[in-house]
Amino acid sequence: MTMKRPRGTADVTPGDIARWRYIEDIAREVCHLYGYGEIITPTMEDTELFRRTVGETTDIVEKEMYTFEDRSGRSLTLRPEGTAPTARMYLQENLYSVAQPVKLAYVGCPFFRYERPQAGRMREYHQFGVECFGSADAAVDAEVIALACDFLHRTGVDQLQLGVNSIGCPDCRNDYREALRDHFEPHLEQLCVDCQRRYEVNPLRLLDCKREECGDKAAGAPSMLQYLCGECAAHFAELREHLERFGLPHEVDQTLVRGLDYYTRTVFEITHHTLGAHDVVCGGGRYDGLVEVLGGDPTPAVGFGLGIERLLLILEEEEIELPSVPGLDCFIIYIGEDAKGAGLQLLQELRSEGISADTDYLERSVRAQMRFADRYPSRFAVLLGADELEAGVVTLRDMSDGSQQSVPRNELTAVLRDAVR
RNA sequence: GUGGCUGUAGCUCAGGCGGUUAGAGCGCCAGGUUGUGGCCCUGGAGGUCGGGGGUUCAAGUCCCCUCAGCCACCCCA
Repeated sequence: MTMKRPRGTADVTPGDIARWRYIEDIAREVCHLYGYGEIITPTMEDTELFRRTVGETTDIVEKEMYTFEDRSGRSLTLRPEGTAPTARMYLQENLYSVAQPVKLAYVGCPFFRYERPQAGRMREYHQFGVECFGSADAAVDAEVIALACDFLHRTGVDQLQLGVNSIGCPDCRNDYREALRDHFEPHLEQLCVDCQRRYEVNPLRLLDCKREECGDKAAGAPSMLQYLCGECAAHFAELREHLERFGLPHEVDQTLVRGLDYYTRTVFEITHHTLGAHDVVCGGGRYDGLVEVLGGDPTPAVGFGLGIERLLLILEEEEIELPSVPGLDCFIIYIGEDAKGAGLQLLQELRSEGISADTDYLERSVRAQMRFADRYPSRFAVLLGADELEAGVVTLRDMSDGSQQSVPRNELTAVLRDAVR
């Protein structure tokens, strides 16, 4: 084995694919139920799109993007997240001119981040995400969260934790940022090096440092919620009422601060204990300023991203039963070269009638063909040999109990169609 | 990007202080059944011991580098 897949990427084999389809099918179903329309955006975008929206000082932009120049010298980037591209599409496809709000969803799209891989953290990973543009109503925040929870429950996942917080609008956040700086300033020397950097770049991050020395300093820090302006506070209160109404238990987590610059007001995370260090399976929030940053009219919006690989890990950990891969309806076993032609013809007849069918291509013994049919697994086996050819019949074997019957050739499709229905 | 653990057959793993042809279970293939799967029995194929270099008479085993996976940071889905 000389060629290997790139670090942090994964192959999905036929044995794995049922799990993916299971998740994607439920995602599409839930999107339909909530009125979200599926979209596909390009895997790569103009690098500037992410620099401007995600934020110059974020880890994503500073060190995690797959950025390259194409042959004409344009700088392109393999998308590291889905919200900015969706906002870009909203503007470029004039979706602001259709009936608002506009609800969009993407299912199983690939994203790329150059990071050190771990279980649940890939360089190429996949997300199910939704974005709703055009409404500032806290009920939409609640709807988006409800959709995520609903989806996760339908996949069979339990014991999820929903954390919510508000980081306010730019105005109240600026006040709060200053208050935080005032609080930490006297202890600046004692903070870890990372926090000293955070102090300058993103003071909100000072709150969720896991180091003990920093945690102590954060203990008495002012809370964001105290600094929310009237509208932001009302929005957050409303969101919580709606969540109650929807029967969605949640915790207000004041250390919850999303990493990307475009978030405003509502931020939330859904976590699951089996995931370990990166226990976030779904994260999202409101981003009322994003569309404007991209040159559109001010447009309130809210959405989330949900990691497929992480959900897969949870499903596995929780040993949630997934629908098994459908087997084959019928396996055709031919005995002797003479029967092969008739067998192949029968094979195509069955397929054209919507009956899944396969046959042996390795000229194996009857015994081996039977075993192959068994392993497939195949519901029925059709045996075709000299005896059957002469009589114009086939021997139809039910693999579940071994019972056999002789069926006229021209009646086989009808018999099987009834049997597999 | 930092620190740590691991890496033997398709899979899960054995291989005392270096010593001849590297093993097991499962899986795969074939036979036991001149035309019949699952269970059982017998046999077979399959290994650059992750890769490269070094020490040594001798390296799966010791040392260095490298790659990959995992864990903890950082950060995030």
